[in-house]
Amino acid sequence: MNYKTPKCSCEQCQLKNLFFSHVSEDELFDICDIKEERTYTKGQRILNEGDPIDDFLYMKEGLVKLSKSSGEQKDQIISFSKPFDFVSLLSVFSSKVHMYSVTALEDSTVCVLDLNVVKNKAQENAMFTMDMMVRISEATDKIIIENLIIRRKQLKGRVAHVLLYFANYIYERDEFELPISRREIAEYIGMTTENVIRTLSEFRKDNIIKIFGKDILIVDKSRLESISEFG
Amino acid sequence: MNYKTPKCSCEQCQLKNLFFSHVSEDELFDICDIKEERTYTKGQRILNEGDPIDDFLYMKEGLVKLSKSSGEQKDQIISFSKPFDFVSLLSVFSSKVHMYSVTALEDSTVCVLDLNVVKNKAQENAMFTMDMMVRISEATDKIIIENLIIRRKQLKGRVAHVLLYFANYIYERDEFELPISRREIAEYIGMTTENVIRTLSEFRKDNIIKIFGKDILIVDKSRLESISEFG
DNA sequence: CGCGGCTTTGATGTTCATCAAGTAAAGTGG
DNA sequence: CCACTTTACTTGATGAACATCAAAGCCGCG
Repeated sequence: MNYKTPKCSCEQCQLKNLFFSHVSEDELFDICDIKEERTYTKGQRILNEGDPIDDFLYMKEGLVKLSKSSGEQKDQIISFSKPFDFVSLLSVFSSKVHMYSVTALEDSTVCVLDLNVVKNKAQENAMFTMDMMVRISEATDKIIIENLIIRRKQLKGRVAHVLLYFANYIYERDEFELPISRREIAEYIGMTTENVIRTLSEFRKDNIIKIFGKDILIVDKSRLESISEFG
Repeated sequence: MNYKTPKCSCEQCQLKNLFFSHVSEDELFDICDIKEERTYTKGQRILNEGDPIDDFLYMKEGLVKLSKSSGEQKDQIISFSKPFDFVSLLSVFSSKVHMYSVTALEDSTVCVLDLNVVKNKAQENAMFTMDMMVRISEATDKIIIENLIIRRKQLKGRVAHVLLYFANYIYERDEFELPISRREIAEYIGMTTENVIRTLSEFRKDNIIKIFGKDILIVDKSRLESISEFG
C-alpha cells in the first residue's frame, strides 16, 4: 500500500528550514541518510493509538486527522493537520505509545525518522531542540485554543466554524471538497451526525452555502461568519 | 501584595531534579542567582492573558487555574495545575504574549526566572531543553486528554468527574475543600452554574456526597465513579 | 446596614440526542 | 456487470438534557 521512496534530497526540502535550520549540513546528511518517505492514500491509517512510538514523523504533503477512540464505534477527532503542523509530535517525547490515531484524509506524504536518532541529535544540538520545542508548543496551543473556541458555540455556530475553518485555513478558497464525512464533522464538533446534516441543510435552504455531495460552496460568507460568532 | 523572598537555596529545591537534572552546579548557580520567588494568596492573578511574556515560571507550591476570557464576563477554565505540572509553560516558547490567565486558587509559591536567561541556557544545554520539552509535552497532553474526557460525558458525568479529579488527583483524599466556586466548576466543564448546583444537590440527596459549603465529602465513591463513567 | 457576589430551587422553553425510516452512494462477491 | 450488503446521507417526530429566567437566602465586606 504505502511504498518507500529512495532517499530524496533533503537539501531542497521546504521543511528543511523549519526543523533543521540549526542543524549543520553534515548532521543533516546523517539524518537524511536514515530518512524514509512514506505515502498514504486517502483513508489510510498512518498511526494507531496505542502503538509504540518508534519513529519521528512530519508531514510533507496532504491532510490528516488526529483522533482518539472512546469505546466501541465512538471516535473523537482532536484536530486536523496539514504540512507545517506537526504530526507525531504531541506525545512523541512524553509517552512510549501513541495517544492518538492519525489517518490520511487526502493522499499524504510523511517523512519518517528513527526516533532515537532524532533524540540523540536533540541531546547534542540544543538549537535543534529549541526549534522543535517551539513547533510542539505551537501545534498543541493551536489544538487547545481551537477546542475552546468550538466549545463555546452551539450547533449552528460550530458547523459554521468548521466550514470556515476548511475554507480559510485548509483550502484558502470558498469552494472546496469536504475531506471528511458528516459523521466526522460531528466527531470533531461533539454533536450528532443527524444534527450536522440538518444544520448543513438549513444553511443550504437559507442560501448561505451550496452543497453537491461533498462539494461545498460558501455563498454568503459574512452571514456564515456571523453565525459562527453569535449563533 | 506578593513579596519577593531573598534568594532561597536551589540546592535543596525539590524541583531541582525535575528541571535541572542536566544542569551543572555552576550553571545552576547562575540560574539561582537571578531567581525570584513570589507568593500569591488565594484569588490573586499571577498572569494576565495578553501580557507580554518576560518570565519563565514554575510552581513550587499551591494550586492555580488556567483560564481564557471569551467576551464580557464569560470565562473558560482550561485546566488546574499543581506543582510539577508546569505553568507559564504552554505558550512560553511559541508566543510573545500569554494566551491564558493564571490565577491562584490556593496560596501559591512560584519560582520566576528571566525568560531570556532560560532561553540562553536552553540554547547551549540540549539536555536541559529536552527535559523541558518533555515537561511541556506532558502538561499539554494532559490538558488535551482531560478535555476530550470531559467532552464525551454529560452534565452528571462531568460533575462527578470533577469531584473525582479533585479527590484523586489534587487532594488524594475523599474529603476536601473545593478550591473553586460552583461557577468555576461550570466554566471548567462547559455547563451553567445552576446546573452544576442542581447536580451537586442531587448527589447530596442520593447520599453520594455530603456538602458543607465548599467542603465536600465523597460518601459513595464507587457510585460516583460509575456516574462519571456512564452518566 | 446594605450592597454585591455566591448559592439554591423552581418553572419554562430551547437545544439537542435519539429513534425511526427511507434514499442514495459505494464497496463486495458471484 | 449485476445483485447484494454495507455505509453514508437525509428528514421527521419525540423526548431528554440543558439553558434561561426569576426569586430568594446567605455571606462577607466596606
